[in-house]
Amino acid sequence: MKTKNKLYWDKELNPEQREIVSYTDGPILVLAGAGSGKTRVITYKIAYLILEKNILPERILTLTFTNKAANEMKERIASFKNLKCDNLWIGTFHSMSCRILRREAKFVGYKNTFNIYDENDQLKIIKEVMGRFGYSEKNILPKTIYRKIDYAKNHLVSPENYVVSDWDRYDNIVKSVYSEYEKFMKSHNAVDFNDLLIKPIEIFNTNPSILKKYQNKFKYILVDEFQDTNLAQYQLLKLISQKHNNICIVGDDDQSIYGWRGAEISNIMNFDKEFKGAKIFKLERNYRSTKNILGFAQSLVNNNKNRRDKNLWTPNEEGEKISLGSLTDEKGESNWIAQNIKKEIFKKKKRLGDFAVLYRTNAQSRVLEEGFYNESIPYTIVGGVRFYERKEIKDILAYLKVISNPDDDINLKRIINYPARGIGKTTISKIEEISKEKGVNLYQGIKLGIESKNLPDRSRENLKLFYYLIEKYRSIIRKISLNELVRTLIEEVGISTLLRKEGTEESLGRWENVQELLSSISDYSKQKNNGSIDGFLEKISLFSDLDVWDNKQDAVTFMTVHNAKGLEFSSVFITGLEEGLFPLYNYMNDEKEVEEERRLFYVGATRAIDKLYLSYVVKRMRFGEIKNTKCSRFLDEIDRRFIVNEIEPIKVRKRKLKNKINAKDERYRAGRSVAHEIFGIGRIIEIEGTGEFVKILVDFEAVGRKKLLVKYANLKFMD
DNA sequence: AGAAAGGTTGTTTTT
DNA sequence: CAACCTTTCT
Repeated sequence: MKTKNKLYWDKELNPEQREIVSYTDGPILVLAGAGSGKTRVITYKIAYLILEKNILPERILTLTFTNKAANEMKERIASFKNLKCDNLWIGTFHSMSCRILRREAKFVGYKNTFNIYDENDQLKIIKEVMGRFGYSEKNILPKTIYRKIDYAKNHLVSPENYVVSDWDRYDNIVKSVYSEYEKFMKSHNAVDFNDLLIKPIEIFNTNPSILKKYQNKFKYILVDEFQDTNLAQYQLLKLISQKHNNICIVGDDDQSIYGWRGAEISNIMNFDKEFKGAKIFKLERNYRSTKNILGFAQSLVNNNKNRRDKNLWTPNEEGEKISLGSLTDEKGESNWIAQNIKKEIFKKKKRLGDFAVLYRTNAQSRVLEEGFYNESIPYTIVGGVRFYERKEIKDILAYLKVISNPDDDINLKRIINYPARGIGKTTISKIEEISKEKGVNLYQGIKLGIESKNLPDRSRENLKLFYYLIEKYRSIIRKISLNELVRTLIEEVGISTLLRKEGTEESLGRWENVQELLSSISDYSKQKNNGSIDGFLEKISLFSDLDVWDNKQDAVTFMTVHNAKGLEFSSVFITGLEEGLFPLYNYMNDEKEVEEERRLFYVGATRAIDKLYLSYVVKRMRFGEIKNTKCSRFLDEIDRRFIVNEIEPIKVRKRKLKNKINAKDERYRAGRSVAHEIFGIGRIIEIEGTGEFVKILVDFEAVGRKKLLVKYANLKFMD
């Protein structure tokens, strides 16, 4: 007998899933294969805990890999009847630890207004510290040091514990720079991504009462994508879950693809040893892909040695075989993809949003973009240059960061003379001198500089203006809305005039980005009922491109295979399957690393619902040089039964010939009605170009004006 | 002080 | 090939 409050799940979950949902107490490991409905299990489990076990939402902690996954989960839970989820903690590891750190910052000597530094900021500090030590950037790259520090922090190695190995001549430098880097961060009230995880661990280890508070609070802990947790995340989990020991982790060792970021596949491999008495469940039924796709993916990942045994199956139909395209170069590859997309849209009535084009490195997206642009196929790119990392955006954010946390020298230097206000290099280095002498931060150094006799009147006047500008905003920070503050700010400091007066296409684009920033601030204010600067800054620091990606958009999605984790598409293209690219050459020689590349390929392949395409090229431009390539070893490993080798480079050329028209082709005239596979019906406006470069401008009823290359447009005449 | 030009360098994947 | 840094020119 079910009451209104109870969970109706018979139709929604299979017996295995139901068993997992209702098994609530003690440690649980769910080994969930690709497409086996693990997110569904987690959401139902949360609902079950609240509705059936009467657990208060605020006592449940759920950790996901991306904000996007967290938001989707929240939405799904909100759709359950009678379920209040306002107080649920659902978020990424980083956002959760950041939340904890904001509250408890003082226990590690931080103020709760700390700023979060990204890789660029970190590099600036490393360069500065290197300069202090007199290390030249010529001999050792700041980026190399950055990577080593990052690696150390990922593995919870402090500067004191950093081991200088005798085979690495840079380790000495790394150790000393690392140590200074940490001091710098602390004295400027800044943290990096790793600190978000490390600092709470430090707090918990040194303040048992604080740890107890969180241990008591979170009676149930659920973790998604557990295979990609690193040492710090694992440590945090162990600390928080210790008391109640109700921890449910869900993951798939075959999808562990973040080893380079410190993820430890051993966390999932050894979970049942660390958490004694852990109950292990397996979800092996795949709901997503066709038999062909799943079989193909299995035949690939079976080549890995370090993995848990599993037996994925699907009741879905055989489906089409996997298409393998062998193309002459990346232009051909892009073209092959475009043609296949058009074909499928036409024949199978798919939408543009059903397609994803995946690649190993972001750099590959450029040629694909060009190709799709020429073909007039709408696309969106996820990743690459992140929105909040664009220069114009970071400039404005730097103002906000300084206003909120004036200890932040890095961001202060970024804006002190932007837009130009007559504070040049000489003045800045004078200020730095003063600051160092008095042992204060730059901001206070400026204040001292205003009074200093060693500076020319002109500079002192400019410094004064700048100082009081920031002071003014610091004093009104709580009096006016965030929205208003930012708008006045960019007017007052002259960023808006600066960007608009240039008038180039580039500056116009930048101005548009600023507008986008402003509207994202408006959104945030609305959502948070007038949120704070800190809140906004935190949100965007932890935001990824994927989080803003709109999967309902009518456009083909381009992204890295890493970004595709957890998503699904009707048709998926995996491109650039060449030795050195996929697997990437840094990872070609070590068998463990090749296994991770193979898992990455597996992740990409299992995103596809009913059609998978693979492609490689014979020649590829790299480093500005055209090089011959060798096709990926992975293509030799897989079971050929699943593959159809349908495309040869010649065939693409044939298509071109078939569609080629002459400039004289009189069928194309302004005014005629035409139909396009993707854009629908439209009217020809004008014709330009000759030979195979004939372009026509068509005004489509549904999507407006588009310029198309006749050669590829495949237009049908309607009159 | 700031822009323009020239040289050099390097490509992984991201919260 | 581009992004980035340094130098040089105005």
